[in-house]
Amino acid sequence: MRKTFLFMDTIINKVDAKGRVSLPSDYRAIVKETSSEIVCYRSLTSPCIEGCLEDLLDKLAADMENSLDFFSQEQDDLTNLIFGDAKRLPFDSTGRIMLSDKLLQHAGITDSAVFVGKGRKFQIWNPENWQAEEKRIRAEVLKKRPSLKTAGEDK
Amino acid sequence: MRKTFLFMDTIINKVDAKGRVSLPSDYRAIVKETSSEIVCYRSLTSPCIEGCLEDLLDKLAADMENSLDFFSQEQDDLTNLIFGDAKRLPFDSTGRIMLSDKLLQHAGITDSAVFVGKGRKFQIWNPENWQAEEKRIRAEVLKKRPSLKTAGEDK
DNA sequence: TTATTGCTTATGGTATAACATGGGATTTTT
DNA sequence: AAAAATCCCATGTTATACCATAAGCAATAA
Repeated sequence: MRKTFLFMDTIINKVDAKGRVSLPSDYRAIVKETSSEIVCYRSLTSPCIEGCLEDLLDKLAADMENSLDFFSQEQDDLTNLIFGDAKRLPFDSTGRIMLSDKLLQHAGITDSAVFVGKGRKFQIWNPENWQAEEKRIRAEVLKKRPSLKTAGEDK
Repeated sequence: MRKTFLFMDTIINKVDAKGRVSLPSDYRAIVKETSSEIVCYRSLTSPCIEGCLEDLLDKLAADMENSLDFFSQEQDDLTNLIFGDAKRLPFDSTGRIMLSDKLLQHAGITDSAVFVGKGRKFQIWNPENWQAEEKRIRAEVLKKRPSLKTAGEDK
């Protein structure tokens, strides 16, 4: 039995006319082993779909109950936004999930989708958009690399 | 058997002349699996109906017994209001609950209603009102994004 | 290396079950 | 008796389960 459950790698799969996509088999294995369920929602910051295990959202719900008081406005707003958008996406016997039009539109996905691992979470992108985004991120990281080095060297 | 029970997603359903609405099937599944019961009451802060499992109200009641200073007098009053207003709403064999005129009027609901997941709770809105509310929340939350990060949503 | 075999995964298509919803019948309340 | 709530049946729609084929991958044998 494995100790850690991380969404990794970048996998491109077809999306059929009904919005069905194969969840990458590695991802499915995680869902099975954790006895949890995939939950997806529109990213707040990027034109992509974001996904995670239901366990993670459950933890979030518990954290919010503890840190913010029961009737606070802030808690109200956050829970509406996050849970109002999220949806459990169980996969069928062949390993496919169904993406709603709302999700597909937000990410601009039509006939194929890219799964990008993010550790505890993952993202689903339109292939072209992801290509551009990856380029942007790589450039960003390269720019910062010197300072990263410096930070590590002078302790 | 599932580990987590979260009300999620945003579902719009028709309300017929008798005040009957289909409870979204995901919500019904939670009720069945927890052997609990849906409880609804008028939101104290918004023009909407709020609902949760009876279990949650029970936890609220227990918390109040156990901690003297956890809740202020004001919050104590609020819980009184909730318990005074709350009502169990069983659903029939086709999965519908009946919303009273009192609840419908408070939310301004006539012929259709939107269920909005909130994790441990959910809300029922008039569709137009919800659309406006969602817009408000998105703007609000994006302004406060740092605190969103703290809550664990964005790594 | 190349070919062969078998296994897992991806994908297309179809049948089936579940759901939302309208309408009516029966029961309970007042 | 009238009104309201509850139950039951019927239907169109949609999502889900299932089956079949195709495509990738790995291990093994030639």
